[in-house]
Amino acid sequence: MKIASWNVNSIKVRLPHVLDWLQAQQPDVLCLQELKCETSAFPWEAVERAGYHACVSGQKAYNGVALISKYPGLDPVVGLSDFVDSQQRAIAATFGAVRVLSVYCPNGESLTSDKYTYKLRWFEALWQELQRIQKDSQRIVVAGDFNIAPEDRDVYDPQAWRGEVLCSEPERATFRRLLDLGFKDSFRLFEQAPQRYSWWHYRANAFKRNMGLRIDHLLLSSALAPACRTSEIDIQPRALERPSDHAPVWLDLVGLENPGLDSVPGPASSPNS
DNA sequence: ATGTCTCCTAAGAGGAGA
Repeated sequence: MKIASWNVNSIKVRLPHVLDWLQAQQPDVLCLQELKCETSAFPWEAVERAGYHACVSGQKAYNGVALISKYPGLDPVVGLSDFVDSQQRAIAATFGAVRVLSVYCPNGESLTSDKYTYKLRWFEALWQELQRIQKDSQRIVVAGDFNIAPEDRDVYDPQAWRGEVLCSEPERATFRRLLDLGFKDSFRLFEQAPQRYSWWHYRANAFKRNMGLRIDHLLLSSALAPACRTSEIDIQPRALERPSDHAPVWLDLVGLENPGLDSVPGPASSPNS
């Protein structure tokens, strides 16, 4: 089961890239962020023609998230429980045995901004939500633009970014608190080449110079982590004409190809688990 | 280095957000 996430920075502008990527990569579920369009303006027909279903929570001009998938998402939920928010930043649905969340976490702007306070409040609500849904499902994927680079190795110039928004210690502590619920950063389950990033500024040829940050993540609940065989960043679409500033990230889970399957293989050392 | 991109409003640039 292949699950991916991509901040597309306008689905209207990036639709050709998304359709090409779906065709080439064939993910079972693609989580989208920053649609920047109302739900009614989502390209439903094009996505359907590509063979995909969609759960969409759009908004005019800013934000907006979606789950597009080869089979319909069940029990869709928009937003975070007990957190009143006019900004459309979260949507969840169930695919086979897996609950998938597509999240567009707030950017924060700067440490002295009201948006930074909102960012930390939003993450507190996400933590509460994940703690809550862990009671209903042991198999959870949290996919999206977290707007947090978890460690210095996720930043091209850690000295320059020290303490800045996306890298500040309160934000990193917030990210670690999500992991403390039992979630794994799937990218770090595997040995990775150095300097792998998911976002590069549009300015100053940042992509060509690989001046990037790894801020897009695929978190796996502890029950799902043993099923993960691959977690990658596909930087190819970032090199296209009119790219999003983010690259798609994706992972592969084994033993979950059949959406109805309810067993997950354990580690190789415990064949009977 | 105020660099680039996308959206909005509103009638032509300018601001918000990232």
